[in-house]
Amino acid sequence: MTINQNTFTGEFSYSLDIKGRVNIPAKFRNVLTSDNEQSFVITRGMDPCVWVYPITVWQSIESELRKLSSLSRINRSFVRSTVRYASSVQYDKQGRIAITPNLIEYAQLGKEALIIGMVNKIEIWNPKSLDSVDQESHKIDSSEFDELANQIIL
Amino acid sequence: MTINQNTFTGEFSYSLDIKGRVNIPAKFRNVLTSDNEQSFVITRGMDPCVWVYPITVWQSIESELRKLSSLSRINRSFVRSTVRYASSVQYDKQGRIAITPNLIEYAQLGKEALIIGMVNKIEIWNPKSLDSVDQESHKIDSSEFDELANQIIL
DNA sequence: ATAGATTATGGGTAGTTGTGGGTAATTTTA
DNA sequence: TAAAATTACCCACAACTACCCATAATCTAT
Repeated sequence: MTINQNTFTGEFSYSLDIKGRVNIPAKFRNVLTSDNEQSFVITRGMDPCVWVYPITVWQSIESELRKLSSLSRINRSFVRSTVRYASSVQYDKQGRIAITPNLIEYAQLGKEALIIGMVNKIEIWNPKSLDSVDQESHKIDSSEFDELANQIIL
Repeated sequence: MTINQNTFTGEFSYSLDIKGRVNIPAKFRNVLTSDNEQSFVITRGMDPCVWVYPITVWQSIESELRKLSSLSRINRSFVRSTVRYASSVQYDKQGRIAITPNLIEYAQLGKEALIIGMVNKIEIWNPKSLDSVDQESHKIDSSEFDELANQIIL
């Protein structure tokens, strides 16, 4: 049994091939609802990694963006920076998606790709980048974890 | 699978040829509904770039403009400046549209053209102009930016 | 434990896409 | 009215992408 639909957990070490393709772990594909039609939207993460959304999840982001009038400068620049690096991809018969060159560049992806379930989305990391981001955030944020403790019970 | 009809995302670096033509990315042409008959409306963006609307989307903008009373001076000047530079274009067999000289001038377009999907429309930029607009708006608006991100990004 | 199914990875090929340029038709200018 | 300039339409090619098949490793079930 799976935890939930369109919900991703766990960590997987896969390889990015010479054509820029990575496998989406079978566990993730299996919890993807069929209305996604095997499609994701890939974009820049807020950390130096690639974010992968089920396309239906992305659609709800997009419908929020549609409400923002282009008369406002902030809105324009926000929509632009959000949508600019996003593209929709469908996984092939082998379960792989193609990562665009500029996202590979942005996330510094090499042959090794670390794929992490982040509940409503998936992250693709260069393992080394994740290590260093991890260490940084442990140094800085340990006090802020206490704040979160008030909001979330583990 | 594509995200949605008449919905544009992603960034593409294409070239403006000597005749003033740019390619509309295949991904964009493929999501264009057939009632547009391969036509767009191009006009001045509010930023120094060219805005490209599917012609059916533009038609609904026009009907909104019709509702604005000409009694108001601001309305008059808004309608005028919106419509004034707009013209409709159809893409050719290779998927290219011709940009009018005054729009090329306005957006300072050179050989390199950056094409950006903005959900309901497309923007064509001189990469350098975009860089400087980007930097400006990050300096000025970063707090409001974060607010928007909190509301919308998942 | 073993056979069958599934999964991860590599690579080949046909079709699509982006780009340049040519020619005829149309419009503009002198 | 004729020449010049612009526009619309066509073809050609190189690069890329989507799609397909093959194989080895792993997992599942009897």
